[in-house]
Amino acid sequence: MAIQLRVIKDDPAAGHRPSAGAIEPPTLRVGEVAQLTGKTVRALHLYEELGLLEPGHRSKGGYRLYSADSVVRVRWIGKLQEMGFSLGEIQTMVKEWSQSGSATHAMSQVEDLFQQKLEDTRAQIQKLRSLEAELEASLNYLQTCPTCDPALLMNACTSCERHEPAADAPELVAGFHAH
Amino acid sequence: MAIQLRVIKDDPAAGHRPSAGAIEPPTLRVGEVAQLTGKTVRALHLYEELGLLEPGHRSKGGYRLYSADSVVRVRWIGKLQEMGFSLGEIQTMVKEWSQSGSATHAMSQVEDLFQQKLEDTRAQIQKLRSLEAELEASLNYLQTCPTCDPALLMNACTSCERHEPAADAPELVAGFHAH
DNA sequence: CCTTACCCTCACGTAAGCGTCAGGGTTCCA
DNA sequence: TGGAACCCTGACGCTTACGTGAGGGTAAGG
Repeated sequence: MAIQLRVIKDDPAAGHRPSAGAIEPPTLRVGEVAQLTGKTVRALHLYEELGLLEPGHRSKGGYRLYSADSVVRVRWIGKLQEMGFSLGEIQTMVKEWSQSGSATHAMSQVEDLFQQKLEDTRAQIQKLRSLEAELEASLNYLQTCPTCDPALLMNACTSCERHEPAADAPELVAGFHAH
Repeated sequence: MAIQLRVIKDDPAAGHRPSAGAIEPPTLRVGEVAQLTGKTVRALHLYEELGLLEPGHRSKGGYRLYSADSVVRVRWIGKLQEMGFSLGEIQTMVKEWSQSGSATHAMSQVEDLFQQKLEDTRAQIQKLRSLEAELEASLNYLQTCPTCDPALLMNACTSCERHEPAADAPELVAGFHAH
């Protein structure tokens, strides 16, 4: 599993190491970008098809050659994915960004998307919280029910006498009684 | 959009209304169950294919006829889906439940699943919370950046001087600068 | 030149949860 | 004896983010 970055001889004019501040030529092959980002080659190809990623250029033989920027870009894509954005949404963001003439306008577009996603996220958190409560209630119910009578449960605990008829979460248990 | 429940003449022996306590014959057609549960007919068919739902019996002509229990069952399925269980998982629950000889054993199986889902839910909440924080930080970043210089942003704000080089969330903005 | 490790471009496969015809019976009321 | 409304069984379509070959070049070391 040793990661070895091979030196690519693509720029014969560059006999020296890239000096700091100089524009580094694209020297990363797709597999290397993949390793550096944790993505697969196929994924990177896909991002390219979707217009999210462009290799700096190609080698004579047609190999994609990327610069270090691409690694940042791919990580950025991954981050947005983790944030719940689909590739389609990211596509939209990129399009809007590059089409918009003014930077401020592009900014506000992105801002809107982030704001929207923030609200979605908060709503989702609320949903999950009520789910959490429901699960807790259900577990509570399940854990108290066997103390009634284990054998009783399968047939009639949905309306057993030790639990309120309209208890909190019997619906989650009721489904088992229909066959 | 009026919901009309037609009376199905399927049980010629039952000339009287079903008395309380008596076993009600299955009289609901699939479309009616669909309306009562908010699901589609196709969904109910699917649940049946997956072994999650069985019509009480069929009419002479082959129509599925359900009892009121089925409505409870379908709502229960829906609830579990809302809780994040897949149909496959629900399938597993049902199988374990019906295969397990003892009620207590079945109970503990379900309990385990609920417990697991509860932990998943809590973990998910944590993830979303950190996402929320990240979005807030990003928005903060985006909202303070234009005050530097709108035009600057597109080219170099990733490392502009008013923001720390290793700021909180520049990664979310950095991706725009690679084309 | 040869081998090894990569890379290229199609292009079909996958999982989930149904949607959506197609072609043809069934129920019930009038 | 008609409709009108509903139901039946296939069976293919859709979406997302890639996985997985097939068939065939390419880069670099020995």
